Amino acid sequence: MSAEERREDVLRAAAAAFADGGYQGTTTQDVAERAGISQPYIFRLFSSKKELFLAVVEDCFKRTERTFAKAAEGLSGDEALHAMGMAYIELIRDPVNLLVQMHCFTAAAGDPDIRLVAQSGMRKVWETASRASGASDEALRTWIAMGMLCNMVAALGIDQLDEPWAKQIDPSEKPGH
Amino acid sequence: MSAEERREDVLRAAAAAFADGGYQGTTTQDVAERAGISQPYIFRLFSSKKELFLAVVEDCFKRTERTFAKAAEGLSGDEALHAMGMAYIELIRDPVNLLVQMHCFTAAAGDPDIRLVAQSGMRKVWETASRASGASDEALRTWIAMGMLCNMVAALGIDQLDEPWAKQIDPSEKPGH
DNA sequence: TTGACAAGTGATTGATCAATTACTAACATA
DNA sequence: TATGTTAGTAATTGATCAATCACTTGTCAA
Repeated sequence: MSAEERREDVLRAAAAAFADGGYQGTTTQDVAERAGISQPYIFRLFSSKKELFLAVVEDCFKRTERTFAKAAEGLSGDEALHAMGMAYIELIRDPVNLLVQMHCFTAAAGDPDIRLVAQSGMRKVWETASRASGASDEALRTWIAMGMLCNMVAALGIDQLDEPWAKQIDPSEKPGH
Repeated sequence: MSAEERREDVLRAAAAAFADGGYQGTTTQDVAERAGISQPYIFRLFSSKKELFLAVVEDCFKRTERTFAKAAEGLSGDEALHAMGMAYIELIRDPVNLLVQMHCFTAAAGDPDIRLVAQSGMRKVWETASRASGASDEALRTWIAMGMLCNMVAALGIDQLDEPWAKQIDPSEKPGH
């Protein structure tokens, strides 16, 4: 297998691993096993564990950007915002997308390198959504806030609780925003 | 020093340590040094690292609850919601409160024990805010979503960027919600 | 056929970690 | 003064981790 193909395999395996364990809680051994290669070979493809994590994070932000751009195609204003919202709910139904993003947020607080990548990723996502929808800052802010609430609800499994407060807090229960 | 006093010291030290490193990224040695005691003595006061973390998380949720209840005293409806919002922005200006909560969210995704404590904490916070404000589910949902957005913005240091998009996304820039 | 390069692994290293054990010192009470 | 209790530590343990190094195998061109 070519190094380039193998790199993408490792990237996928690492995304799943980091989603489960976070940056600190994931071992390069775990990534290697998921990718079906030896642990030292990770370091031929990525110079360090952190660089691997950053590559996973960048990939995740790019996927989010693409998802938004595609969902808003041909739409504008509230319609575009709503379409992107539904696309986001669908996107984070894959725990990998959800958890890589959330682990990125918390890891960013304690690591300047990760923080820079996270800031840049969020800026691009914001600008993509802003350009695609043309919505006001306030509407955009509320919309992205709903996304952050969806993250928390999904991470805590609140969306799988059969309790009144859980239905009330979960934005994806009433997808009309 | 009595064991009870020492326990509270360790709890404070652990909150600061876990805020910096997260659950996996914090060592009991680090907590011990911050508390000024030996590492084994941690395990006299808490039966395991996880139980220490859970105690820190519960403490953090209780502080949030108290903050909301106090801020909404004598108010109701939108006024109560607004007062609690301002109190929350003030609360998470202390990185410990912000980051313990966020690390709790991500750790909850990968650990059932932490998830239970996090769910219970969020439920109590939701019910406190609901009871204090009497606001509609939708208003409450938007309000708590803004809180989650504040978390992300603060964790990534976006509130300290001097860029247009940063001012636009940050809810604490326009605290009127 | 040889030689060079790319893909990939086994073995190891030095550091670090949560948790246990066995111990000491101070203080109280009878 | 003897005895029990509480606060606290030094030393250690077995496991684990990121990263390095030395090595092997396969492939393709000259």
